[in-house]
Amino acid sequence: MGRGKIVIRRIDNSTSRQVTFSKRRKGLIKKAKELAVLCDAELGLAIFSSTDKLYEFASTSMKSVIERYNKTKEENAQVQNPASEVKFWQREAAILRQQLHNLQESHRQLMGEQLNGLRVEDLQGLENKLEMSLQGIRKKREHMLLDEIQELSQKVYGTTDQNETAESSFVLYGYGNEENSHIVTHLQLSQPEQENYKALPRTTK
Amino acid sequence: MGRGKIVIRRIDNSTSRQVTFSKRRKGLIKKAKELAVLCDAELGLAIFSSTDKLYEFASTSMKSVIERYNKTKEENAQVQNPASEVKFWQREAAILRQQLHNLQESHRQLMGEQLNGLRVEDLQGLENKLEMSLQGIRKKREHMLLDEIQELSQKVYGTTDQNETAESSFVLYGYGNEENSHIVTHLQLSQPEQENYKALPRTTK
DNA sequence: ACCTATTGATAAGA
DNA sequence: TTCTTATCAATAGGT
Repeated sequence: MGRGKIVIRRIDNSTSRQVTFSKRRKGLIKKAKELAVLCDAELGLAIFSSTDKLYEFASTSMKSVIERYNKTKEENAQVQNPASEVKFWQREAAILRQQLHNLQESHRQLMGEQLNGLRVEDLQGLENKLEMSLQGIRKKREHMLLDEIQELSQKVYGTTDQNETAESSFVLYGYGNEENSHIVTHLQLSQPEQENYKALPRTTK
Repeated sequence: MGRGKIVIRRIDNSTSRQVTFSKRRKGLIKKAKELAVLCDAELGLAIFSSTDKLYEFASTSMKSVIERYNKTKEENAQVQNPASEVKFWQREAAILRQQLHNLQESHRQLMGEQLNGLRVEDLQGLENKLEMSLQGIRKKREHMLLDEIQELSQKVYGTTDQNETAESSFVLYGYGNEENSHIVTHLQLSQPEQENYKALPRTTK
């Protein structure tokens, strides 16, 4: 993928090797990230340069990946020794993960994603839920607006004339405007989107 | 790099997701190998599919990479120390619980509950989200209905004349009518598969 | 699993 | 290290 084809073997020239390392490391981490996102996978990647610098990426956290890796490996090898407390917490985490997963699926469906498994009736049910919810939310918001109007009206006129103040309140809040998604926006809890591109000096020489 | 551009976000369709996972995993591991060879680097890569299967590559050995990683990170000895392992899982559980809690709160707000902490702008944002979601769901459902109509039409008339069959189907389904909620409305959003919403046994002595 | 039109990654050079 | 660009490689969508 460049001006010419290359053979995959150690690059002798140290400078070129360093340059290629930078470029390909970046590409590799990008692709690792994409794989994790696209395919909902958990992965960890650790790279040591020939000069002993560490570069890493993990979709969740490297610690979690290593733990999971070790755990997966242990299962094949042997039965764990009865460290029951550890087992308890592992089960606890597994249960919580399952719950999270279920909730995330529901959430995606509520947001109109991942609808392919559903039947027409299910979609109808979703629509009804959302519509009911919307109704409630609109009511609540209108109520809040009216309260605010009243409050302002009191301050300004010392009266409760609502017709007069309605307009100004609408302007004040940008009614009908849609740049207010901040609440629901940070629901991507499972993957904090951290990129650990730091380079750490190796401790042991 | 394909027939079309794609956005990097979780692939909805599970089959496509698996296919993409296979392809990209292979590509990622190939590139990891190349980087290790070309640049004389040591690296380890562990990937867990969404179905919990482990795929790994290490230029030397995973054990070596993890040890080197841990040493570099200068962190407390990975496992083996039961106390620290318990701590790790406790932290893990705490993090998951927090995520669950946040998601649950969002979920309730999406369902129009627990709105009291929100500002008018937040409510507006919620409304917008729900409206967009509804739009998508309606589109999807209509599409499914049209597909069904076409299928039925084929069976009945052995033809694909859509104008003819559309009318009868509208009657059949009461399309555009509001009184169809009785057909459906039993979608258990929150519990897709099994119910894991039970209280957890608070053990530990 | 295989096929290719396209997009994406990157080798070389500045 | 970063940018540019010509080329090669990976892969999305389809079979």
